[in-house]
Amino acid sequence: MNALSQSQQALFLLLNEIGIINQLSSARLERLLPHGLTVAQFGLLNHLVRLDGDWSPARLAAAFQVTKGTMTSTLQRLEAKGFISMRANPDDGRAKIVTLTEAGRRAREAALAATGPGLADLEAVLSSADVDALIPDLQKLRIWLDMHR
Amino acid sequence: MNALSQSQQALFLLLNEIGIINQLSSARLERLLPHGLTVAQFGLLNHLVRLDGDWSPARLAAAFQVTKGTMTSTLQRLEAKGFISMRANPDDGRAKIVTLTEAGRRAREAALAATGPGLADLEAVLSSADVDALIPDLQKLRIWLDMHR
DNA sequence: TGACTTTAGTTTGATGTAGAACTAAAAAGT
DNA sequence: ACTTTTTAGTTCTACATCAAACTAAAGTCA
Repeated sequence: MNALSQSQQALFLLLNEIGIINQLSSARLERLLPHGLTVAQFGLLNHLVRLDGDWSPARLAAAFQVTKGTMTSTLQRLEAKGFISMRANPDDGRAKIVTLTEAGRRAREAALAATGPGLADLEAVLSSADVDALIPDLQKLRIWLDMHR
Repeated sequence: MNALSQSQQALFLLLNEIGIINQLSSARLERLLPHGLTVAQFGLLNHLVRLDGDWSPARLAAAFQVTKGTMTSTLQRLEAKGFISMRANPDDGRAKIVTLTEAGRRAREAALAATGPGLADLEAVLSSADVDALIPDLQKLRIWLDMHR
């Protein structure tokens, strides 16, 4: 019947907490973001600012661990907003090259400024030390899930 | 410019890890679930089995921390599969009463049996002790987010 | 009692997501 | 060289989700 071991139940609970936190924190972040940016779009802008260079949609999909279809969709929405541009890769007829525009860079700056205070509030509950303590185990879990999918 | 304190960066990283884990673990779970059940639907069946009694869509939405619209959608899909039934509440013309069907109970048992092994695999990376150590801080975070939305 | 407010539920539109089917181009194998 | 396989991207379908607009039924209050 109810054939879940205690450790399985704990895992279920953990994944459940993670699901709810993800939902609530994304909603919270999204309410703060300007230009109707979503968390996915903001993440992509951040990525392009921090890791300069040429990024193809395929590399981005791998970096964010989403399917190519998902990345196509997010890139199209950012392009519609004028925050990125895409051109064909002259060396590879299949590929495209994604570039951050100036407007995209400014939008990312504005988004960062807008979300900072909301994050500061969060520090009231979870100290920097708490966060640092959580991350290694979560990374272990994430890496395993990524390798075994 | 890059005006994020170190602790804010750590928080971003934490939320990012949580987002990816949620994504990957949900996808993993869903591949194992029978009857085309989704994680949301499975969660609802589990809830109804464990916490017997009368549940209105509104109470369920509050319990799962989703909007009423989301709950309407999930309930409709479960009803279409024959796993729950809904009837009007005779004492309140606005409300409905959600009931688990026998087929729903069986589907939940099957789902539990199908996902058990997949969870057992996970224990290889994250021991029961690791999980128990993670949960309190995550709960703290979840509760705060829930209260401040 | 009559007006205002709150609550329950549905619907619609936008977004992110997976997965599968599909096209086109490059790479590998023979 | 020719065939086969892999890779890059898009499109389509189904689902979860939120937010906002909407209807109907209670509840409140003056």
